[in-house]
Amino acid sequence: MRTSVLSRALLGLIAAEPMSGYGLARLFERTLARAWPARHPQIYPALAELEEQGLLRVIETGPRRRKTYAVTANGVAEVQRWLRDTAPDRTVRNETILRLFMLWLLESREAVAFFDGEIESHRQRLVGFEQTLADDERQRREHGTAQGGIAFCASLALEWGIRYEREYIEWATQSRDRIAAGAKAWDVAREQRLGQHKASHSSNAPTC
Amino acid sequence: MRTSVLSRALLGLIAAEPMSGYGLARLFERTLARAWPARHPQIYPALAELEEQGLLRVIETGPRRRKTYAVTANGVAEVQRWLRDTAPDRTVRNETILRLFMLWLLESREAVAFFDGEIESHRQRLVGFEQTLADDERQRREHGTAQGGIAFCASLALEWGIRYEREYIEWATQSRDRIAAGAKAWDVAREQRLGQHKASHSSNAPTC
DNA sequence: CGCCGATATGTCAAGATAGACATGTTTATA
DNA sequence: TATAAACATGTCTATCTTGACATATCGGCG
Repeated sequence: MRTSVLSRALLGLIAAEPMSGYGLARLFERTLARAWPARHPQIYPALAELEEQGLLRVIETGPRRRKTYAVTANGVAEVQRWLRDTAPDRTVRNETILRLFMLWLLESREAVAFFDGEIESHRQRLVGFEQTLADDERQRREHGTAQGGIAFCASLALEWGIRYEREYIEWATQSRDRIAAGAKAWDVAREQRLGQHKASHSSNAPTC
Repeated sequence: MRTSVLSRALLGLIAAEPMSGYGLARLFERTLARAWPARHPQIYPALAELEEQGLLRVIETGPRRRKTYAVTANGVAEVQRWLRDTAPDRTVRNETILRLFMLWLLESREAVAFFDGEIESHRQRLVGFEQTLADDERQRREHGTAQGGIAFCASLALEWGIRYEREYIEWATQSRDRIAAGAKAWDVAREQRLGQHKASHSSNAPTC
């Protein structure tokens, strides 16, 4: 039996509003991809299993075989139990930070370019988030919707996204500038280390 | 042929200093786990394959069958190529943020507790990072080591960790307080949504 | 001398995930 | 009326990752 994070998330999302697999896939692609990427080959089998387990049921079959799922009472109870009784896995996987540990292998010029790429890419992401925030606020003003639970939670997530990107850009900019400022020292240290390497290569005395 | 992130990272780490699989596993557990978790069942086979590909070679066999690996010239070239020519995968997977989208299913009291847990856990992580920073600085003062390339890169990573945790704690605290302040509205909205749910359950009109 | 904890290397099975392949329908537009 | 784009659901394989199992060595302490 699958008890994965994704399954619980699907349950919780459908609890907010009955939805089809395709709708969920779109939701993941458009707004959840930055928190938890998931695509249709994972979503459809998970939904089938949740239905089998009686946590979801099909409430409508629309055009193009579209199946709209809704949670059952057991389904709601199960997400609540998951949220209450299990601690979130707080591991993060950040390839950029991992790469940082190998960055000394590049010339200072290339290391600076690495940070430039980071800054540009995260700036774009930030712009997207800020756009979404602006759209949300406009909608709230126009439709005068009271901050319902779901929308409020989504706005907290969006706010985290914005804070994260701003902090990241600030850090990357500062790091970039520090490398650019100490470019000479960087390249000297690099040559030294790479040289040592070559030495230990031909001889058999590897220790630094 | 494996060309995974982990393989390139192993290459880069060994380029900094020849190391055994066990040493790498320890390094991942102690300092890299927060950027890229990896354990020995992944590390040993990856090393074997890298050796086979001529990117690593065994330079020493110590007690307890310990094999110390060093990079070959091809190995160095390969990490450099990886760093230069491939963009890092910037996807993040954050279970806490995902859970946020389901948080409205809990009572305000429980939602506040959720954030309290986050704050506590990240505060501990922050303390750990700050401790490491202090230790690093002490060592630099005592041994007077010039900021070599590798240590400098590691310190950038540590700085990111500290910034990240501070920002996260600030956001979580603010979110917690906002929920606590609007507890009544939260619980009302929740009851409404869960009630709607029950209605759509017995009848067959699911749309909100 | 015996035992424990740390060192050290491996394998295997199960589950999660990504990317490619496969198929059919509906709607809007040229 | 052709056709493209979006809708909609699925499968399959390969790879990544985790946790459990398995084994053996070395150093220190009682």
